Amino acid sequence: MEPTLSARDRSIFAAVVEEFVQTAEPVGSRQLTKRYGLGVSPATVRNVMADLEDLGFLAQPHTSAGRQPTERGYRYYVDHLMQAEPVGPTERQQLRQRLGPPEGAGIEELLAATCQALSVLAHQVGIAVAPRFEARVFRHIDFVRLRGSLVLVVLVSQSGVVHHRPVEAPEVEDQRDLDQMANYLNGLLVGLPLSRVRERILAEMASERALYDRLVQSALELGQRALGGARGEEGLYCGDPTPLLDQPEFSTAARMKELFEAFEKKGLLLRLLDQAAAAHGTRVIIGEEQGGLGLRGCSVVSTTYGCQGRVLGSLGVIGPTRMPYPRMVGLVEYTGRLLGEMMDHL
Amino acid sequence: MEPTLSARDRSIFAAVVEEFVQTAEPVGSRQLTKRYGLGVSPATVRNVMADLEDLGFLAQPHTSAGRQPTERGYRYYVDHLMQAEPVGPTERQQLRQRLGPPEGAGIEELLAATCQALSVLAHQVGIAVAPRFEARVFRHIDFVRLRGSLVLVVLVSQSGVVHHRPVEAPEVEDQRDLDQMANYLNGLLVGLPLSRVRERILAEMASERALYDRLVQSALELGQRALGGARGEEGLYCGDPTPLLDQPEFSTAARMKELFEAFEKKGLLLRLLDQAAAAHGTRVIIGEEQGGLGLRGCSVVSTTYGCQGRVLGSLGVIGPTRMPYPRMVGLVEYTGRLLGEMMDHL
DNA sequence: CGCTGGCACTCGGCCCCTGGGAGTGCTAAG
DNA sequence: CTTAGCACTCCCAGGGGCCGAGTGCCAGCG
Repeated sequence: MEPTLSARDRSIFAAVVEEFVQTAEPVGSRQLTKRYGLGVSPATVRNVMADLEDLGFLAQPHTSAGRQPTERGYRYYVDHLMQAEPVGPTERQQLRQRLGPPEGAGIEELLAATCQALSVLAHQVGIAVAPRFEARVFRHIDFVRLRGSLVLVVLVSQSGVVHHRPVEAPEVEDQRDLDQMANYLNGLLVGLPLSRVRERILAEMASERALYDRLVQSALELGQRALGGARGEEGLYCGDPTPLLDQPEFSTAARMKELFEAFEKKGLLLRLLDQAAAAHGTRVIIGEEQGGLGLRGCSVVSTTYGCQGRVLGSLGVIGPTRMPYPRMVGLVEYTGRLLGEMMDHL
Repeated sequence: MEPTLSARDRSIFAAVVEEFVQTAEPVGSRQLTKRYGLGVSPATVRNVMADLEDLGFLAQPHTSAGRQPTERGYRYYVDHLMQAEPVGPTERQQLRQRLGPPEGAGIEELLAATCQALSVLAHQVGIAVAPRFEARVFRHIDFVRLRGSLVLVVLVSQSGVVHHRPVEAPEVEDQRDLDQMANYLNGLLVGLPLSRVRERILAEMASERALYDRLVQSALELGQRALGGARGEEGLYCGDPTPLLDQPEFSTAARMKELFEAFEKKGLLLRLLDQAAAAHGTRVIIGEEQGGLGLRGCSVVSTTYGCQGRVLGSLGVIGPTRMPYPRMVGLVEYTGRLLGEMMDHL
């Protein structure tokens, strides 16, 4: 499928990509030979460019304009030509500082800070997803009577993520009973991955103990109800999108509007990143590859983070397809490692 | 300060405002007499308009264009000419439906749904602030050991808002001790407004009991630490801002960018609404009256909500200064009442 | 055989100009 | 005080022409 290019073709192609990424203008042959010491004449470059266009790697927005990479071209560049760029010391320091102060900061704040840092450093939109619900480990449950028969269920995972929802529990009157129920469930479930909590509850429900102890029975029922219900957009963090507005691809009102409308659909973003989290490692999604996400002309660079070897979630940046991929990959990967490190400490 | 206008002046002025709000185009004298049966000729209208311009209520964007209201003009209109428009039955139903399903929904979800509903119905941006931290009532505290000396403090208020943060607590080793400490604090603080929790803890610290019981002492210290640290933007909810993009005032890229940059400054929005919450009742802030908020050309209509007579927070809409104020005031007030009602039920 | 210089051609962007339309202010008459 | 008429102003959209950047192709050279 992928054609093989000569060394010269590749260096010219890489030059076109890099020049275009920098200037956002179609790249002409003359300009290219001037700025990159390619050692060949513009005419030669033109011939090569014509070949690259035939291959579908370059395109011209209109006749008699320079060339710019196609999405397929970026894909080739990302897969075969580029190398992740190491993050400079200044930026490392900035990142550490931004993610740094764990003063009263939980995972949520850490993830939000990470997105924000990515937004600023990348001049794109940083995004991150919290550890998936099912991947978390049960740590603690609590029932708090609010009013009437309304009980607030508070669920804490091992990593410190708190989840809560109100539930109707008309059968239990006393807060002390609720405390006992929570106690019982805590003993039963602590250390279990949330994905297996449900089956454990079901198993327990069938046991003798549940059949004879009304309180145990209520506890199990309440626990089950508390776990139900998928989280919609929960767990998605998104940095400040305004740096994107400085990119020329979003300089028109129509494109800007499209962009923001796409960003409102958090569910789609979440799915995109969640799916990236399944894979372990860095992914680059270029333009239309995302499918009908509405992020026309955008790419996503994402990677996974985790601690102690386990993948917890993913993070990345979204920006125009014309982005400095080597820098972005380097930045996202470094940030991912840093985030994992922070979580280890947390 | 406010000049008195004749009945005719007022009806012409109101017509100009309403026409401009609808069309977003400067209003001419001929057009006005045609669409509103004013019973006078265009020339008369021109004379009146010239007077209104002298008063600072109208302005023309350039010579030989129609007139549009100034911010001062809107202020006069809002204060003296308009009446809140009752919300139609269809919209009432829509609102109820959107705020309706309390299925596993806490206050957070309710507020988010409210903003979203306002955004959609008003074609502007709905915003809301949750009950202020200090106004809430202590209901429950819990300490959960996460790892090492890290303890997660979970704080539940009477209305079901959950607040949590990790805290270092090297002095307590055992989860059972933590439970006891939480128990003790719960007994001590339940039903107290959060604003008075701190003093209560300080008072207790000086008591005999604290001096001799290590656990009690730790509990009080931990409780104090858990309450410290103001949260920046927490409690602000914001609906989908994209409907605003359809308004002609934001049709240019530059204005759009300004708008989104202003919306990123959540702190400013929060302050604006918080300050509105202090007053009890509906407020209309027109254009520059907000001060350097960066929301140039925008107005805010806000009101307070609460249950059982107490003001809990505020909500409102942000939109272009050229907005249908009667409708907005009606909508925001109705939504505020509805929200209070929902919270009563919750 | 591949590279290079030259040349004609193409096309988008910018500036200028012009005509049309909407609206005003002024004045004089009812 | 109101109204009709009129001259004036100004914005805006559309058309034409110029300029520059860049291409494709061809012939010549190493």
